[in-house]
Amino acid sequence: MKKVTINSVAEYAGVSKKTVSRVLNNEPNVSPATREKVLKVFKELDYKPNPIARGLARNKSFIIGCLYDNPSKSYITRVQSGALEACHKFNYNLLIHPCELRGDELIENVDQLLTTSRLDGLVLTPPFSDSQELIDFLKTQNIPFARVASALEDDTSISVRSNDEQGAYELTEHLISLGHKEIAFIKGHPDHSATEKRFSGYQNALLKHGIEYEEKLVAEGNFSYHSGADSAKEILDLEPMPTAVFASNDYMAAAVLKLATQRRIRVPEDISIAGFDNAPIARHIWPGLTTIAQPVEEMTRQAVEQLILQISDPSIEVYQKVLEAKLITRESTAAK
Amino acid sequence: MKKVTINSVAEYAGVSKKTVSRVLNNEPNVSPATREKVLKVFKELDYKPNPIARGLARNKSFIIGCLYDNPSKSYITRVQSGALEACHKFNYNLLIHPCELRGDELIENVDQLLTTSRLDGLVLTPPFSDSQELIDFLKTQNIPFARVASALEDDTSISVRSNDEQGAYELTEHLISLGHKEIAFIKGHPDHSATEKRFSGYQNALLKHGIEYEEKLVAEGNFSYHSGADSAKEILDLEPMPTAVFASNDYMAAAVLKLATQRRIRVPEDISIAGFDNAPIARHIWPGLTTIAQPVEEMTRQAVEQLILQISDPSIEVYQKVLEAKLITRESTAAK
DNA sequence: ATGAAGTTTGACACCGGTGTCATAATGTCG
DNA sequence: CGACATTATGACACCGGTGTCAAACTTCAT
Repeated sequence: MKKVTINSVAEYAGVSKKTVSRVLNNEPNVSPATREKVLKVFKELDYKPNPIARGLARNKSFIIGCLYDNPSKSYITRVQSGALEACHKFNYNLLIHPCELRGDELIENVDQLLTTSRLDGLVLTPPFSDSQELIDFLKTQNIPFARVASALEDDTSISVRSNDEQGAYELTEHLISLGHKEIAFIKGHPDHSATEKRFSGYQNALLKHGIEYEEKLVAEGNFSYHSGADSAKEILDLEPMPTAVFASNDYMAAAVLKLATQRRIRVPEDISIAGFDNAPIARHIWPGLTTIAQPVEEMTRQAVEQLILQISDPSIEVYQKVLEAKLITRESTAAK
Repeated sequence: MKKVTINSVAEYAGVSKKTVSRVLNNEPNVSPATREKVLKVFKELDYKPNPIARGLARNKSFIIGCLYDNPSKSYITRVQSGALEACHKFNYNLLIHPCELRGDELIENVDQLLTTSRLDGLVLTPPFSDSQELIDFLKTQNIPFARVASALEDDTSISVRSNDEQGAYELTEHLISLGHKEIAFIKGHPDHSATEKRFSGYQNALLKHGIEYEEKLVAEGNFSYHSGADSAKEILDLEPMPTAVFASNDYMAAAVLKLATQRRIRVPEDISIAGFDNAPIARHIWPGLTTIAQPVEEMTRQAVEQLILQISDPSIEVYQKVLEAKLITRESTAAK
């Protein structure tokens, strides 16, 4: 099977390669007859333009890179699914790049990524969307990027996030309205800006409702199930045991639920448990977890869509958006 | 900031671009002095070779595509993680392409993928690794590919799978050894070859131990949590209720566990539940699920590694491997 | 010193497209 | 019918690298 290039098509059709290129790109100034003829040859020879050659000429790859480091698998798949939706809409593809590094090594690693594979743009998800270093680097390299779920203030780059603080506030208020006063809290990974936001939401709700904040009720997690299990032990060992636990994500909440169940502590009768994110696991376990639905797919979808728009026209206004988080009540929380 | 190309480097260093190219690729026949000089200019000018140009010249993109359609998010992330490990080892990158299509549309979609982004190879995961149509297509297109977890017999293409039948056999035998005789079974998605394999393993174990196979004990799932919930209802409504349930994957098993718990059926006292895959959820819930550990990452890692090796040297022997699956017992199964 | 063999280097075509610009063909109008 | 505007087409350079091959330079044995 011989390779079919623009040259062979041109020769076969009896026109110049530039004319073939015109037809290929739906450019004007091609007579209908010629266009017909060339299109027929496309079919006949089963011609596929070479994306690499095109990329070289136009200095574009039609590939977006997605950078992440998140212990929550479901978060990642949701990010990917939103990103892919936007990519496919514009005939882009998605290259994934998990990365555990920080600081200089991170920059080096991203640099390497950009060296081995020319990307038209990058979507940053937490914690990278909060890395000022990385953002500065990308700016100097002139790589378009969009930030997802970042709390960083930078109105020169695309950002789509949800209102973490508001969500945590609502959830805490929900617990309070059920009569809970000793509400334990499990923090997320310190590198993620959401961690602080959710924590403030929790604190502010307590404050608003005149409940004293107690440090011993707060455990340090890092969004992983495992860290949730550790924190769960801490919290369930407290005397007196809190009547409610608010974990910064659903995985950690699931870990609390598991330990509670193991210890025959009834949920929600003896203790209420709530999470954050509305990850699949929140409804895959019994009792289902009360949580805050964060529109992860939608955030990423919008971010990537705007990124691609910006790539095609760098002069458009920088998109910045805050989406609402929503309380979802399930069986894991009940009145005290 | 001016663009640094091989030409500017050559000019600056006072050598030809070919010599620069030689240094770039660590080719022999460059005098140490020249090499030094050029390397210094690389540093000085912060030169990054353009991967697209290189791709055009060498007809390579250093990108592997990963094709999947699997309702289990954790399966996908495990696949990705194995694939990425192999990719990064060889300085390749991974492009992901979920795809829900079948038949002609699938072919068309993959064709489109190959048109918009030149890939050096493709990893096929279930159910695509079992699609004869797709495999034939890729062969005609001369795209290297590797199959993961495919039961298809084709010794001309790379294949890494685990022994599903054996695993299911062992798990069933485990249940039988605990005294269970009425063991319900939830099948997976009919398009996945693993579905049949696991089912045969179940049937063969029953046969071997003189337990009659009963059709009413078998429910049709499709690997999704949702289908597991439907099947769970069917099974738990049976009179008499079976004493054990073997679901073809952990998500469906989790769904059975949830419904059982909701109905205050005690697990494992009243009913034993087992899954397959050893997905994270298997240990994130209580009781933890007895299951079969399938080395998904390892399968994919090996498949991609071999794929890359084959890309660099098409003459090497086609790699075909069957990895062992392993029984993991947790709290969800117990003696009758 | 000479020739043969090996090493180092660069000129140039090429990968498969796109952009620029000149030229050819066609259309319009007085 | 000629002058001019408009549309259609192709020649050619270019994107940024790599492959081929011949020339120039070393090295070394004779």
